[in-house]
Amino acid sequence: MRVTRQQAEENRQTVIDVASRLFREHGFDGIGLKDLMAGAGLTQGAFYKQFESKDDLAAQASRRALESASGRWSAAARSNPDAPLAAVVDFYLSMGHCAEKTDGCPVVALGSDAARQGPAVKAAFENGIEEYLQMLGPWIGTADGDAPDNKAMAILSTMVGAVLLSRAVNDERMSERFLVAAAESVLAQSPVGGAPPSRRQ
Amino acid sequence: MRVTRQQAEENRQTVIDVASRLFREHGFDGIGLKDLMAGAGLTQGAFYKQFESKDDLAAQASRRALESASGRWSAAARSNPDAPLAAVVDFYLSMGHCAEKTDGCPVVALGSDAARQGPAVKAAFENGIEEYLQMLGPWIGTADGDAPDNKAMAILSTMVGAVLLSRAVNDERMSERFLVAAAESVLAQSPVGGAPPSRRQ
DNA sequence: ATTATCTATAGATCTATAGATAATGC
DNA sequence: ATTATCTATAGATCTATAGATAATGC
Repeated sequence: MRVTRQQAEENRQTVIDVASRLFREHGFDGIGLKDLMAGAGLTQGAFYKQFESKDDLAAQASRRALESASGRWSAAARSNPDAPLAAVVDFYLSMGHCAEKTDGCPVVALGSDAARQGPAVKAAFENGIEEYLQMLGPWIGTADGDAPDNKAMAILSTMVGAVLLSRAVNDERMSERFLVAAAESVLAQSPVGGAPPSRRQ
Repeated sequence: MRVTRQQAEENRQTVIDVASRLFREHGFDGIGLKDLMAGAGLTQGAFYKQFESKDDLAAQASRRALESASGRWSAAARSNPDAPLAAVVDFYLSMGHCAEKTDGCPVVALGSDAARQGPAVKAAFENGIEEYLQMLGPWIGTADGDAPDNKAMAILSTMVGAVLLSRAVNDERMSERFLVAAAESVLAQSPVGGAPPSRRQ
């Protein structure tokens, strides 16, 4: 029954990965330890040798989810170096992202839940949000004298809010209109979709 | 033990009111029927004579919460008829609103949860969101040729997203910066804070 | 000898139902 | 007679712990 240390560590990582997805899908209170462990091919009994509590896993899974989300942003940005903001907006404010709760942005999928959690979970969100902002900063024009931090925060708010709203309604056309309206607004607030300064019109 | 029909109806309304608050505070999955009924001074056994299921109550409580939220918006707007948008922004994007999860905007408090619920809950959110948009529309300038619907949707996204983000982090200064940045962005997108056309500069 | 995982279980809580009770409404 | 609420309970599920097991690691 005992496995190698390496295998045990791999199992731990798998549990965190699975949890980062299942928490996004069902909420922190919407899925139990049995199902979380089963998703990693383990039984519930193995849980407490690897994690202190469900809250502990929630914090680690939140960190993992936000790291994954940051990775998707930078991948999108790399895919279109001339207009990184436009590339991120294109995927973030898409019906595809709206539909994939499990792998999508954890701020949208778990933001309301995070507000009810303890400091460890909130720290994970705070760090992830800070990373979002640090990516947004350089993509945003500062020509109009507004502080870049403020602008990045407003743009992130618009993006997060639009996907949250688009997921809270039944009407698919309304969902899409939120995404389109937000994309339009975000891009209008930035010169040429986040092009680097040398190419700014 | 039996009470008058009127008293029974009042009890029903109290349960919905209490649920609209406790769901916002703890999430749909974070509070049980026993505590919801106790909040109305009743026991769990009385629940199923008044509601079909917990989901049924979730839908009715969502409707109630969103009606209450719309009421607060129109009250704020009435308090400053010359700049209704500014008045709404002033309370919505405040640290006070950020702190009062229980009575605050249900889209922020339950948006992530609503995405996991059935059509009845989502219908309640859709109607409430539609009301928000219909209030925002006339307060927003259309001088720059953008469709007013789009603009209202982008502004609502910014407001909802900012409060969601500000509640998901530990750092209070960061919370406040999200609110300030969003307020600045929203008001910059509208002439004189939502003044009626006759007074627009 | 240590330990990662397993089965089993404690004790609490959850949604929903059943039957008793006592007051209303006819 | 009807019924709104109560107490009690069924049956499932939840988090967390205990002890057994079998393989690792020294």
